[in-house]
Amino acid sequence: MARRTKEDTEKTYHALLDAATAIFSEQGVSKTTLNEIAKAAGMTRGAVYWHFENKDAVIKALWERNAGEKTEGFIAAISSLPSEKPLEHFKTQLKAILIQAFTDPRLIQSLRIIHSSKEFTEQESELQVFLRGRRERFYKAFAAAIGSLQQSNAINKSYATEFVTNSVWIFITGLLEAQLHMDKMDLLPHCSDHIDLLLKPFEA
Amino acid sequence: MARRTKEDTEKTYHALLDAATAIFSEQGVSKTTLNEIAKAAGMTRGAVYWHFENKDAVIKALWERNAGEKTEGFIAAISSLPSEKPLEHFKTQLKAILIQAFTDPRLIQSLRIIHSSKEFTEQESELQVFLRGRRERFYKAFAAAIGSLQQSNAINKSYATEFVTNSVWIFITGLLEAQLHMDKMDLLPHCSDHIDLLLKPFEA
DNA sequence: CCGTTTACAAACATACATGTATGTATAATA
DNA sequence: TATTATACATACATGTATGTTTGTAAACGG
Repeated sequence: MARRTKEDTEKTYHALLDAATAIFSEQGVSKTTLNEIAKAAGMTRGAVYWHFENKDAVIKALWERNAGEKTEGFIAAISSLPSEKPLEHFKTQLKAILIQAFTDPRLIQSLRIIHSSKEFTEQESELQVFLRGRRERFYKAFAAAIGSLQQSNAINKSYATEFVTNSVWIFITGLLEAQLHMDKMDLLPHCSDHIDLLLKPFEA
Repeated sequence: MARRTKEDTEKTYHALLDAATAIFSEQGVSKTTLNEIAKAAGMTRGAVYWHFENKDAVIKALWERNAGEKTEGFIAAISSLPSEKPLEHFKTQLKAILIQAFTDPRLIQSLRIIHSSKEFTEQESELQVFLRGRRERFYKAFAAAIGSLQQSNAINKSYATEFVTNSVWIFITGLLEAQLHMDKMDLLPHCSDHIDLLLKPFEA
């Protein structure tokens, strides 16, 4: 094929990421080849290797494109809680992003993909380092928010911050995991109730 | 090599499963080859293919050997709750198996392995069907136990059984997932506290 | 004691994904 | 307009996992 205009180039880039998002999430990462992705985007592997270094780079790129802003927005939102009704604000944000995670197809697919890329390996790949970094960013944001909520007496100080943070973390993790792997379980309708109940014991 | 006695055969079988357990859990399933497993057990791929049909069959076998009895025991234990203090019994069993899941190396490794084999694929493999079956067995056992606890008024009837079951399921799932993926997070010490807090809102 | 089956090892045949190198038409650009 | 860099396609070289087949020494059954 011939060289395309810059807009065409952008289009192929996104077409590749779209195809990767769809196929990775359907077939699993390790079982799909870069050729399948290229073909699904109407390209060849040449295009893939032009835009990305390898399969891991594709995953990293699609995560940032599909979920980057949303997760960063959430982190920002819980990083600066308002002084009036901070707990309500925290809950609202949490519910909002979970509902997104359960309804936005792109986000769902991306979660499946990074979940499927979490395989352990002695030599941690660059992708795994990246994903672990994201997890830690999330965890620290939660910890900071919980600490702030305790400072402002919105939640009980008698529990260690780490304990509360872990409680929340465990629940979020489990919620996503359950939703991804138990098809019959549609947690969206009662998602909000679960969050309320989760935080209730800690409220001041 | 030559033919061995029946005990030797059993030994190779277990040596293969031991090696598979160790290597799969360290390197991830998709990135380890049957040859690595065979070599680690002092054998060749011939031995692997003699004892197992393929990689999936190895995983299935190692799960049943490493975790089969334990999980079945747990399911049996929560399936018949005593009439006196059933909730205490349920909690005790739950804590016991979680502590096992956090301390027994074999169980930890096996959990990592099946977690790493959960990649989606349009055509569900036989292994995936098997694993899904196990999950559903677990879920149903939980649901039955929760229902029974509600019948005996040990936990509040005002919550739907499914809601409580999902709450527990989500928490267990999250607990295991968090423990497996966040090295820095050692949840064992406060595991019991988490369970207590999880069930507190539902107690009658 | 001998034939048969067992429990593997070794060799082979196949497939296939990856990475890389090369070719090339065209858009950008000077 | 001539040149260069771009955005791929194509071809190739390589590695490597898998499944299968064949060989074989010893254990087991008769």
